[in-house]
Amino acid sequence: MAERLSTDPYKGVRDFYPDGWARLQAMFARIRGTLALWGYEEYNASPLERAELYEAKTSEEIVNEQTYTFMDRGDRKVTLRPEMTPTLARMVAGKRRELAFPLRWFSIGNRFRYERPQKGRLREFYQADVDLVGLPEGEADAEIVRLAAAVLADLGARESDFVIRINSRPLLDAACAAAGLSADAGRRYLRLLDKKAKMTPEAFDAERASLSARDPLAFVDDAGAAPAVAAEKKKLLDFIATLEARGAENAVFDATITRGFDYYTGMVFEVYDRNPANPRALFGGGRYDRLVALFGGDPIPAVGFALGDVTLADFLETHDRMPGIADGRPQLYLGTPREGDIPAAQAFADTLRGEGCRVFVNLTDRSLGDQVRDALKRGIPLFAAYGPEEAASGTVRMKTLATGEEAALPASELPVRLKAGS
RNA sequence: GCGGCUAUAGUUUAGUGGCAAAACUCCGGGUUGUGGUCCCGGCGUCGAGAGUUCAAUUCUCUCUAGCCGCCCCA
Repeated sequence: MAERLSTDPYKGVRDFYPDGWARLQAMFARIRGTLALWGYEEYNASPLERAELYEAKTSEEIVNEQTYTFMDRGDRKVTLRPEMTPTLARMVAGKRRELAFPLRWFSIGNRFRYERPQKGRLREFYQADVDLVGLPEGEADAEIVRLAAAVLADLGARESDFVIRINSRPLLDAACAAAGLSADAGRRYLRLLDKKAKMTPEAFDAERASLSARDPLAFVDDAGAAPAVAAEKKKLLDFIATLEARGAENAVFDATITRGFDYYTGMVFEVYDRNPANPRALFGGGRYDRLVALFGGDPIPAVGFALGDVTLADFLETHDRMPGIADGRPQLYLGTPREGDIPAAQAFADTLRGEGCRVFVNLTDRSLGDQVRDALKRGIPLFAAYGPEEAASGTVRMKTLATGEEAALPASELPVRLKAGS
């Protein structure tokens, strides 16, 4: 005898029952609304990509150990997309002669990473990727950072709920060069810097000392020490001042923000929860000017950010800002006194549906009392029985379940009432 | 990949080396044209496998899964 099949979802992924899916959709609906207001258009692509797309730009460890990669039946190496940016770069490069730059594009969908699941991290998650493609650093960067703040604000977050920490890759590169770090040591230093907030100062210094005699951050702090560092720092501080002047008042300079170390070439930022109970980076982004050039042709500069559903939901819940679920539920439960009344009830429901009303018709032989209970459990706000009496009289008694009120209405007036009440 | 904790009904949890419990949910009935109450009944290989034992849901080991931390985080 075969073992019973498990009802659990695959490791690290979630089932979305209707309520859960509605919650996710409600969250992203808000985000879509904000992005539409800023002139961003939604695009999409298959989650299946050629594995080489990621091998070209990412470290070997990530591709080998942290992606879902397999051979298809035609011996093609396939990867389930772990992020959207390479796909975006591929799509942009593929139609670079036809697209109207600058592009303001976003995409919302699932991403796959083969990792050990833990708090805030799953093997499949949903993410909104927002990008402004085709403009060099300057106004585009300011728009992207302000848009990141606007997305949170439209989700109900206050400025006091989060802080935007901004840094610059050229600044870090200049500081590493000033401290005499090799390219390899610089890369390891960035990785260390990323962890600095979690370490004791002594532990940080000890590890740092193994990479260089002087801490590159010292050059960032002491602007007089290296002209190249000073120039990059001034540029970044000017940028932050611009953001403040345009209303993004919770943007601050933070020299420890590194944002990984792969394709970023300019400004990088991370949005942090200000609540001490949830001290995580919520999301981040930055400028990547060389990615599109991997597909040939002139480089196309770009700047963007990505916002995942798991950390965002944590954030909204800690601040009690989770949007109410968009209500696509039925408005009216149409009860059937006897099983034989179902065809007439469906026919009546069809006329209501024709008016745009969401109607649930009972198909069971349960008693009307049980059907009322059923409507309550399903959260359907209105109940009406439809049987021979109603068909003959053309009058329906509609009950508002929350209050118990009943109103006898001409059948033709139901759509009006449903629209008014919804 | 490494480590910690956990696993008993659909859910949340008690409990015991000797007959497995409660609450809620669900299903059926009391109650065949309209409310959540109430009453009765039903729904378990105690995560899987092996070992110790007269006897294991309980003790031991292995595995699996979940949660949490490390690594990593594009």
